[in-house]
Amino acid sequence: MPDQPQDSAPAQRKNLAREVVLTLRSDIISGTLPPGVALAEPALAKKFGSSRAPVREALIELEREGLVQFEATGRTRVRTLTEQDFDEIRDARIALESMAARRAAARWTPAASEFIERNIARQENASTLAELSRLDVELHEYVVRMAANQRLLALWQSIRWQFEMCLASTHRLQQKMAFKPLQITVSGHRLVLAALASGKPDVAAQKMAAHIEGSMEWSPSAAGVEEHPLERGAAAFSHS
Amino acid sequence: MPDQPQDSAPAQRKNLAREVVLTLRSDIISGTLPPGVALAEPALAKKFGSSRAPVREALIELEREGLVQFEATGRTRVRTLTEQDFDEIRDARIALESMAARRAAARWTPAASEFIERNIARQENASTLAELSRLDVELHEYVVRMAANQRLLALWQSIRWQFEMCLASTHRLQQKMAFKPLQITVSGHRLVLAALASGKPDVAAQKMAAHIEGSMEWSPSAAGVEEHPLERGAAAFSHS
DNA sequence: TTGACTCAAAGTGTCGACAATTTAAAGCTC
DNA sequence: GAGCTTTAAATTGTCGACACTTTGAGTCAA
Repeated sequence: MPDQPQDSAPAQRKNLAREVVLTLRSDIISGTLPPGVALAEPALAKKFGSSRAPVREALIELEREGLVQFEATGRTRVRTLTEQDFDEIRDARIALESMAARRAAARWTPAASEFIERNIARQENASTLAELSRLDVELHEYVVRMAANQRLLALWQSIRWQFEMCLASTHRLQQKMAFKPLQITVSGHRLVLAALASGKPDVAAQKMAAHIEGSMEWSPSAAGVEEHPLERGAAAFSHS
Repeated sequence: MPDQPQDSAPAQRKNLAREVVLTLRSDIISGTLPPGVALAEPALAKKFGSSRAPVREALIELEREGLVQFEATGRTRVRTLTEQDFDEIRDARIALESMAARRAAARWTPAASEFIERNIARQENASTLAELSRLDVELHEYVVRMAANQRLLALWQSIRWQFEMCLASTHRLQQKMAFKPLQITVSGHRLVLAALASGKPDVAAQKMAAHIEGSMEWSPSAAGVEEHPLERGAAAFSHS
């Protein structure tokens, strides 16, 4: 494990709320909790064997991450991502990550290149979509960390889970498309790495932007799948 | 008031916590609550005549906005901004706002130009630093809203108060510098407006980036003021 | 069958309380 | 007086409770 350049955990309060966040986040991204499902505090508290206080804080955190949505009445639901949401997340990623690449290029190291190369190699040998996604996110996070900007990292992390939700959701819809679009991704990674290693900030930023643009091109619209809600908001869901 | 293109308040839960956030935020930015001061929940609850629950939620929100910091022990303090923080915020703004300008340029309207022009005119007639700052932030927020991207807007808003904290803090330190650096800002605004109105995304993005870079150039370091903490963390402060 | 109305069940916002932990002061030794 | 130890105050994390609001099923009239 080479130099993870920036650690991001300056704040770490409570403990129980943290566990609730982790579990719910995982359930939402995996689709166990489908979009549109209501998340009632008493039910969740019972499920986690806690009181409502930690659950409440967890929901606030998940709202901040864009995974759930507060309604005006106060009720909380798993967020439904539309095609427009998909585009918005893409643009936000481009904004943050191309700046990250710009700064990262200026302080790039051989160790960083090595890390990215190993990551790409593992991507080429990946056997499942899930594994591929995990590696892809890992790579991008590494670049953002290399920018050594806590704000940039925090902003990126705050949309990270929405992005992963998009990814997972799309995967579930397009098993048929399989790996094809992801090969494009892998070749794009090589271009980005070359730009980073060359130490040219402008080029790195431009390549990163182009790469994200391309890798998120195969959106539901491009694939001709659903229209508005990425997945039909599953009304049928019973917790506990 | 022309088309405020994007409204950003889809979620709006609690009410008491909201009031606490507003008051504390204002006190922190104005310097009434100086950097480093500890914010204890019981004392704040007493001050606001509420229980700890709303205060707690408010502190979480302020942490998210970067105005306060949680320590590992759980204690909360008003955040101390360093020179590096200043640079980080600048870069984050450049990332978000140049993308915003790029998208805004594509959907620019005469009404938008009119709004910005009125804003610039008011800036030229502004008589206080505070007023000038307020107008400057208003202008930039308008551009971000014109991008019609909820994520971009949310990300921008999440660092907005840190930026205002920088501004206010710097103003308090450099009353002497007065308006000079802000004239640069005003002329930069005209360039940005021209690019936006021309409808060329690349140019708009580039001009916005250059403008922010320039307007945040007059940092404490450039002015040769303090080194690390932007302001000496005032240890002397008694609440209530 | 449809539609408005009623009313109980459920949910949120807020509160005060308690144990565990941390902080800061008082006390003691040298 | 300086430094370490003890002790009391303060603070956090979590809990259960209550009032008020929303939701939704069931009822009744048309």
